[in-house]
Amino acid sequence: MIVSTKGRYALRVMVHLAQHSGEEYVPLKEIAEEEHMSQKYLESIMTVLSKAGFVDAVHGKGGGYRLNRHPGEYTIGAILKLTEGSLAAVSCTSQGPAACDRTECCHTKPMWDKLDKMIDDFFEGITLENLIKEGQV
Amino acid sequence: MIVSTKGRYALRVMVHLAQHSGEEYVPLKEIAEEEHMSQKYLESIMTVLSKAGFVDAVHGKGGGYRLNRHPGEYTIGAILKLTEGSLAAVSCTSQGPAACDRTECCHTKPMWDKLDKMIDDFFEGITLENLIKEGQV
DNA sequence: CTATTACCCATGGAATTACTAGGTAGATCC
DNA sequence: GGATCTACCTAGTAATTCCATGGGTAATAG
Repeated sequence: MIVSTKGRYALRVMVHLAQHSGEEYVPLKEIAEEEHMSQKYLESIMTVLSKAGFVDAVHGKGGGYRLNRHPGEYTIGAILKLTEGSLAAVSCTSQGPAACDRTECCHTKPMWDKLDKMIDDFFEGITLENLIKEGQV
Repeated sequence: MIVSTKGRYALRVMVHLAQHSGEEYVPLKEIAEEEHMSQKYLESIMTVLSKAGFVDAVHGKGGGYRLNRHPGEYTIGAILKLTEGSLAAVSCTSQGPAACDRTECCHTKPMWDKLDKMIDDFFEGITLENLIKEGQV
């Protein structure tokens, strides 16, 4: 599995916010209930999204979270890389070229590199806007 | 991470055997040493490959493992699916359509499906023969 | 002041991963 | 037939990661 619950939840939160784009702030409680996700677990994910400047957050009544850019400006790749740390398909490639000391003689390395690039291109080519509209993926 | 050590080891063993294709049986000890992998751990992987009929095994001196088909007849996808169980990028898609009960309303599902297909096509399009020759991946 | 909401810190159970240990069974060579 | 080589089997385990949960504190609105 390349994408864990954490990344998938992050994505679904962002999609939810994208669907309410331009409106008021959306409280986390509402998102958790509608999307059937653990609110407590979501909190830790929102912290990451907030600190990275992906969303704006305001406390108190009427508060919640909101996208601070247009949905078309968020790529899925950016969101997943932030929350998952890496999208590498194998550990050999997840921490730069130095992670594998058999690079020179390993016959499988070029394949992993190509796969990583393919996956990266895939996620970088999709935005939140694409996801919330039909037939764009 | 989509492919664990288990799958990568399996692949490297198969590549090793492919490089000795047509020759005699190769003992596991030799493979483990040359490839710097735990022999004991490899044993459990070889059991899977052997039971699935991917390799032939013979006991005793002069014994070991050997491919029973031409390297071009093994796709990377087949080897990884066997050893990893699944190559699904997310758990939503790893156990058939029923694994996710929000299929109807989930805006991300089509993306995961497309990604899974892309990854599957990628691995099914590469054989052991491709890996052991330069520039074929 | 109270309700609401984001934010912070610590903890924990379950599962998986990557091994390790120690033995048994089959094949070959002398 | 005994020594040696090899595959095969069962069990255990340390470490890590994942997916939460619990209990607070700080900011904002009415």
